[in-house]
Amino acid sequence: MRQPATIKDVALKAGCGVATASRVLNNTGPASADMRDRVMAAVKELDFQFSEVGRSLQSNTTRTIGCVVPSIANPVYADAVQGVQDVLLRAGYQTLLICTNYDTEIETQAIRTLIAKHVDGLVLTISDPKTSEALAFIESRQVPHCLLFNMPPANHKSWSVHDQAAAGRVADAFCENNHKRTGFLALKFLSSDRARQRYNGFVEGCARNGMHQPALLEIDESNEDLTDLLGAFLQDNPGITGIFASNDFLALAAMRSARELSLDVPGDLSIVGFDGIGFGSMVMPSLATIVTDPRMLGSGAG
Amino acid sequence: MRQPATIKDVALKAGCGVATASRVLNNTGPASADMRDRVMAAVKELDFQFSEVGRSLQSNTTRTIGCVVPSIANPVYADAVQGVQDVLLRAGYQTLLICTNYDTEIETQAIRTLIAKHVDGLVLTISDPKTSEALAFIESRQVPHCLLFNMPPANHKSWSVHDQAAAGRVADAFCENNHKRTGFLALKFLSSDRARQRYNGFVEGCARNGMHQPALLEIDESNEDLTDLLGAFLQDNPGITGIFASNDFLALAAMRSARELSLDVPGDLSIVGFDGIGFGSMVMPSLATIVTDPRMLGSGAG
DNA sequence: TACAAATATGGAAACGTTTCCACTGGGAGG
DNA sequence: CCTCCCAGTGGAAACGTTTCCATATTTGTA
Repeated sequence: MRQPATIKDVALKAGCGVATASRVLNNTGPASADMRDRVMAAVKELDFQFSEVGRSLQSNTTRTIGCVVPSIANPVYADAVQGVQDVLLRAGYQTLLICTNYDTEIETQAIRTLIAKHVDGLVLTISDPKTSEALAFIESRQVPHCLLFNMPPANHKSWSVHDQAAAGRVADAFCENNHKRTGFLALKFLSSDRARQRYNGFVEGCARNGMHQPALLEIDESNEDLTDLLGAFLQDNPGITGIFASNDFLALAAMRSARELSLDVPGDLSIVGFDGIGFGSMVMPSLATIVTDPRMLGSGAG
Repeated sequence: MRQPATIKDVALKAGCGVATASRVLNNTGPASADMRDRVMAAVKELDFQFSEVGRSLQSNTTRTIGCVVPSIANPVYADAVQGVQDVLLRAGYQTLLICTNYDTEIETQAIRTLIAKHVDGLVLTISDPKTSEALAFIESRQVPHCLLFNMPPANHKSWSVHDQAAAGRVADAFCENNHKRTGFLALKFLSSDRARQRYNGFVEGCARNGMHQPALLEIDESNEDLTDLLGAFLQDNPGITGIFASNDFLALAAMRSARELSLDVPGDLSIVGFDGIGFGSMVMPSLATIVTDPRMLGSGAG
């Protein structure tokens, strides 16, 4: 990479000191019209552009914010990141994105690196705010930050959905439609406080409505064989007429599996998702709670 | 934000010069065991972490690469970005992401800023490689880069799909199924060379198979009223039995609209998409050409 | 006319690193 | 005993900025 022109080159070509060149280019402090022209001409000629690195070192600011989410393949996070990015870009910030793939190790490491890079702030969806050592580190370094989708522990900002309450509403809806036995479908149950919140809310809601405690179907990684798992699950837990999936992705997968098992949805089995992703409306009617995060998060970060 | 410890603080506490501290921490050059211990102790005590900014200034390297895509809401790009990110993270790089929302202005601006930030490389999906001034700028600055989804002009690297050939195959498939009149559905036709490539390939394929020239339905932004547009389109162009949408997103939207128009898919109307996004398989059978970019792109960037 | 104030300008320090170089000792080889 | 070499160490320059301060020039005012 050819080394680009520095402000010294500009000053040299314009025949002035670097201080003057800096003042002209930043419109800070006085400068004669003549000098202004000379500097501008030099800039044009050298195709000069500031090095943000030098600037950052001096100003202790990077105009960059870090964004940590589990995975961008999930449209929920993709939309959220897009929302964050839109607002920040408009405000002159850029977004350093890291996807952790739900791996706490990567999460912690990523956050440390981001802080080492002197990001001006952080927007994060982490696996568990209560136990995260990264979060403690952020606090000790007093880096401005905002959680996203996480229920905030004391003195943290967050934009999130009240998972527990919303899941309770799902239970209410099941009850209104005369469902008695239900199931809860979750992926990576342990590594996500969101899934747990939703499960807790659902269990509580079922109890409140006098329904049976929902059976739990927890799957790992591979949703390849969900059809088999679902079949076995329904066989082990007879009488289930409704399934609440912890997100829309799973709900759609479950619908497909149900279809493969020759079950009518929602005739034989009702399936409810969570998130309200765009694709949900393109398929057979799929219930969903809608999350409006992107814009909201944006203002939060701003 | 409390100002963090610098290497000077470490050196001071360990009772040595900064040069020695730097050597110890980077395992470069000799150091006595005693000194090593003292430095390490100081680091632990001060919770010291290198400032990547100072480092970057010195080494002229940032271990950051810029990634520019139109929108991350589209699963195709989301997957691609994820792929890029995975590989780069493993290689110790971080990803500065910018979504241009198909806006050339933002695209150009974004690339300039990324270069000002001294990214070590760029991965980009731009609107038109032939006319992009940003691309010219990248070249003049000799920044390592790799295109993504763009057909590469001379002497550029790129990971992309041969849109034109693939679209030709769609025409072949239509012909094999006795379709005579077809339509092509595109969003933002003008701002994407991908859509144009696909259209050209499709037109060519139809001609090769002795079919009628496909009618073009081009929509703007709002796919809200796609149903009306589709209805009008089919009325204006009677006899159409197959529609090729320039991406899966549109194909799914078209399927929904067709259903609202009481058309049977694929009985009355065949719809073909492009990309092979995950959701495609969760709905009624939707044809798709699969793009395997993420991993490939990763190696390209590496 | 003289002096204060305002305007232009450049030198140099500072930001946090790495790295070149010079300086110490001490052990090995003659 | 003298020399040479090498391990261990620290001072200082360099990277590209901004900003404080001092200086030189002009303008305004009494």
